[in-house]
Amino acid sequence: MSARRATRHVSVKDVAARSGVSFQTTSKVLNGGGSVSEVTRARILQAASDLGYVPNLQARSLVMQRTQTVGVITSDFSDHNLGRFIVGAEQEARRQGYSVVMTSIEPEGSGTEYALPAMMERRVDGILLAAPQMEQDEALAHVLDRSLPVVSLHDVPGGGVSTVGSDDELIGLLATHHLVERGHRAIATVIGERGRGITESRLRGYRRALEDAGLRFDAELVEEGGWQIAAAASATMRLFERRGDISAVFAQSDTMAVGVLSALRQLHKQVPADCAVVGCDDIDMAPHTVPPLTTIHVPFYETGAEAMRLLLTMITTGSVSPSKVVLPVHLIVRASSG
Amino acid sequence: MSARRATRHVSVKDVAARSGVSFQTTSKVLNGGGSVSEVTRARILQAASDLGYVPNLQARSLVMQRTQTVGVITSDFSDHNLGRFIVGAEQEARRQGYSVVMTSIEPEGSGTEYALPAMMERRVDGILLAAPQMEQDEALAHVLDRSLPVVSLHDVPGGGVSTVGSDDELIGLLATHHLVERGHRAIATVIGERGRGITESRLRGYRRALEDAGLRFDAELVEEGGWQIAAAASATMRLFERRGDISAVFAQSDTMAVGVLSALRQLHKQVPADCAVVGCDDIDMAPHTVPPLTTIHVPFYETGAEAMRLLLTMITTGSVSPSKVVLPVHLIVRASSG
DNA sequence: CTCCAAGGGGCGAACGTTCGCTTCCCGCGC
DNA sequence: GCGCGGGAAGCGAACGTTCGCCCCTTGGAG
Repeated sequence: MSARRATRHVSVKDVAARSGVSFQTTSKVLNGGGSVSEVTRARILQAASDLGYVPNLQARSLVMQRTQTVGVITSDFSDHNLGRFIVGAEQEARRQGYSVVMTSIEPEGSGTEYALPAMMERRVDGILLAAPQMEQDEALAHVLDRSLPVVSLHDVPGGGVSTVGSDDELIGLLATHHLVERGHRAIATVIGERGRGITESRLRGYRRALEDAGLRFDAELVEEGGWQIAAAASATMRLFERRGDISAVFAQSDTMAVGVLSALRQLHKQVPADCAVVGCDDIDMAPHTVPPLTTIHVPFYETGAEAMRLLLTMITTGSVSPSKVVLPVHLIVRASSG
Repeated sequence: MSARRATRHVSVKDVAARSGVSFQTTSKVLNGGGSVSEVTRARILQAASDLGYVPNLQARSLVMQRTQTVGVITSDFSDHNLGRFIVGAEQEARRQGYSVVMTSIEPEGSGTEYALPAMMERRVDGILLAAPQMEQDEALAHVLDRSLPVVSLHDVPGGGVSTVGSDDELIGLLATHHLVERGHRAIATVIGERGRGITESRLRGYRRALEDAGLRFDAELVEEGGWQIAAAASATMRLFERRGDISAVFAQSDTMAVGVLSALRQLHKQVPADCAVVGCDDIDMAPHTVPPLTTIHVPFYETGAEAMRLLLTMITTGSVSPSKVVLPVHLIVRASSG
């Protein structure tokens, strides 16, 4: 019944035996190196292909002391933006001949206890961090001690880690400034989870845009929407209960903007006539909401690719000095802002 | 400058040296096995933790002949549904102590040449296939020859591969039947890419529902929307140019349903008064479209988890007989169908 | 004819584990 | 007093590579 292990994997020794040379010579040929006569080389190559030889990366890693593998630690990437990011990262890794072992940590953040050890045991050559909820995680210091190259999508407590991303304050600024320019005075904002770097940065941008325009920042106009559609909708409700005069809303993500639109509909407010809405991220759905959503485009795919590129550079050059790459964003005006 | 390799990794030998025993005894202790006195055991454990010992899975795999790693081959998983699937699979793998190495093949499908060899070189214990565009890929036969356990989200040409998923014909049937029941006669459908298993199955369901109700299947009412919002929108346009009497549309995915809704809005058709819409998949956005979308719920996360569970069972038991798991779906009625 | 260089190939070791045996020592029973 | 059993620990080998070094065989130059 369970007598598997059907086809024994063929090793260099098998290939060597079939071509009548030592396995070390076989290894030389298969790696393109060494001085081996053309005829022998051909014979070996032939034998390898006859036998269907597939090199064993485990063994190679053992002696080479690197695995050609990077770890990606992420939170739930069924989130569209994170998904784009990871796809970008993975494809870049592949392009450079690296594999990616991925682990998505649970919302509760039990991730550290599992994810990090798992990567260390697998001796990944570097780690890409895309898990906002680990922002505060002290266990990362441990990784840094081991001087493993790490690139992150967000800031890391101890510092010393390279980051790649867009300027979140600028995002908040652009979005809010656009509304100010359209003549809005009472501009509310639905923000993400309080305390997160991204939330606070985008909020700072919002605030700066107001102050640049001589408007007063008013905490009453800020409401937490927790990145979820439904939560953003009820945040919007709370805002309008408090202040009937709101004429524009900046949502800190397009997903939340959908919730905002949903709430406004329930309140029988016309968008943008009664209330304008601006989101950010530019998800696929953005052009197809009702009305189409004005937003800030954030290049997630490119960010992922760039982050991986940076990580691989760190790995191959052995450079460990942290850097910071900022990718450009831009405003996309659609109907929701009039 | 590039003088890295700062902290040499500590091995069992280091731990052994520090605790004054042979490294083999150390190995025994670290794996919980063997007969070792309490005092020695404690000493070794202490040394291991002092030194920060992290076992090397590469080396272990080499001798154990299994890697505790599964490969996931997928198409672009920034697609929300695929994302959910993968997250489900990854989390189940983790629960059972397996790691996941993931590769997303490019749309053009150059994937096979890279993805498969990469997994084989890494000696994954099994492969999870979630790449609809590889449905027709013959190279998979190769994998099967090697008798590597494989579980797929879709059917594979040679057969002999276990699949996990929902009954797509039933999905089409439920959605269409719902519209029939609401009294619609001219029911159009916007379908995915022609020739794909999922497309044809859901179409078959659509057709059966019509015929069950004594309605004639009419090719004129079928239009290809290629899974994209925009493409689905223009498909809808084409449908209405051809047939003004359409009173309901079944979209083969919620994403396409968004496109359908968008097109109907452009045509100044009220939903559901002038035209009802039903989608399927039940994406997060579904309750928040305008109007909220009636859809068939498909349990992607669960499908992923179940697929991984099946794969791991195959791996651990060595069983290789292909099976087929079907997960239930159900209709969720919202405003878009009246 | 001798010497040397260089091309072609082999050998041993190492990477970090696990596993099956063997060895040692101690205490106990006959 | 002798032998035996069993617990504790060590030893050697193997997994599949890569790498540095050595050895042999040519052939051409001095």
